[in-house]
Amino acid sequence: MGGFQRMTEQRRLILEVLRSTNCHPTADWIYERVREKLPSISLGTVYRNLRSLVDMGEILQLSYGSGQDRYDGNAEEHYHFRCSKCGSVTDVDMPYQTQLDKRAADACCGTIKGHRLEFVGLCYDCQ
Amino acid sequence: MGGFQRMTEQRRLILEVLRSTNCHPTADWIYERVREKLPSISLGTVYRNLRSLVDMGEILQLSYGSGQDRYDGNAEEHYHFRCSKCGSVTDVDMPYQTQLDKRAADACCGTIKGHRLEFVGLCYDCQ
DNA sequence: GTATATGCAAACGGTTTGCTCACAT
DNA sequence: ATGTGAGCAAACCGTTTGCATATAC
Repeated sequence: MGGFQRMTEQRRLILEVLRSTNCHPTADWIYERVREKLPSISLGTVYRNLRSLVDMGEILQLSYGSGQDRYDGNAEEHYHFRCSKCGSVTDVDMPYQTQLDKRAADACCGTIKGHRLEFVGLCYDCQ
Repeated sequence: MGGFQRMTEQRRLILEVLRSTNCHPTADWIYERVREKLPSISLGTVYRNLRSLVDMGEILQLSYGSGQDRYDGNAEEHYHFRCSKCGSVTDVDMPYQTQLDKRAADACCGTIKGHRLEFVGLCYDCQ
């Protein structure tokens, strides 16, 4: 985490929350969690730090339509499964399919840097 | 297009615009186009009709972070290439990879109904 | 000491919605 | 005639930002 100029209590706690969960939380969820330990933190600070972390490549930001973005403390290339009913997001234990990029390179209109793959369906709780 | 209760001029024009382009436009872009032929149409009407079309499965809604959603007049399963610089979205001429769903089924925590795959890189104009 | 980060609250921007009126059926 | 859909404008909601203050270095 050398990317930051200063390591504040807020920053430390936000990272701690993100790194210690695998539930791909929303900014608001993170805010509530951090607030348990640092009640004075503001939502703006959470957003600012999340943005920095995304820019630094330390975390992933997952955007879906209609609703809040989600954040993933694991910035490694990996895939997600999203429940179309409850919106929960979980990791899929499946290696990165590099051949997809090669496959698409011919059928595409630009230089491919990578891909984003997400599976959609119903989670155990919702089915 | 039998899903609608009434076929209005607005609805007809929105569909016409969407079906006659492959540029995956934003709601606002569609609004401007339709307005050339029907200046009195409102943006709310465009959004309402787009939503109906998505619900009816006639078009696709593409959501990315920070910014407007895009709409795709082609509702068939297919993949997209998105330029990380200018945000343009184009189709990728590559068959649907059904084996990905099978592959993920074992590594997943629910019932998979399908997947969404998008390639990211730089388009010809931006590279 | 100094510049970066925070808290607060207002602004922002895309999208949705309540209300009244128009018009497709 | 009837009730769905349109136009308008305000509301919504997640996110960003301006400003004054606090604080890590």
